Amino acid sequence: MSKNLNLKAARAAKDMTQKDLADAAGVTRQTINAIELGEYNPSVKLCVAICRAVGKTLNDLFWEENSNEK
Amino acid sequence: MSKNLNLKAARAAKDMTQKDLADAAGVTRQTINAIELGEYNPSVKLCVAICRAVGKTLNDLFWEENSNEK
DNA sequence: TAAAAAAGTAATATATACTTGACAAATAGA
DNA sequence: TCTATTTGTCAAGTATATATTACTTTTTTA
Repeated sequence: MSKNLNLKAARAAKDMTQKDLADAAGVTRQTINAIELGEYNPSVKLCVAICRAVGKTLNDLFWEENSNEK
Repeated sequence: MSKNLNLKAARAAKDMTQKDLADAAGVTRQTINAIELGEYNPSVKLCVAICRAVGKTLNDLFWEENSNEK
């Protein structure tokens, strides 16, 4: 897994801290941090919650062209 | 969680069985079945693998308008 | 209408997402 | 430069996605 810079950028564009986004998405700060760093493979429901919090779609933030593994 | 009829339809459009899709996505038939029935909250990587297998995007298959819970 | 294939279901086991709490490192603001 | 905020990290615990095996029910097809 690689870093999710799209998410980091979308969060920055909304001027939200990791804590802010975590609260909005209903998870902990550590979970958001791990997702941005590419250490977790989040559930799609969490992805949707994150997308809604930062005003983006799944394709915007989680559709990378090169990721084949499960 | 509710049924994923978009996925079921996309699979049917490709004339794939749950087993076919499972093989293409690298998971078991039961996992695909559970996802279509809305019993699992799949990882985003698995969602991407499924999307690629049926020629759809994340927004096509996993972006429901009404899903607020994590 | 019978057999075959596909889909649904269930139990047990394992891997990992996610939590909690705590602390260190980095960044930003006074 | 000092302080507060934000981010990164780690260890231990809980919840759940996914695997495996096996069986039943439904659908397809010959």
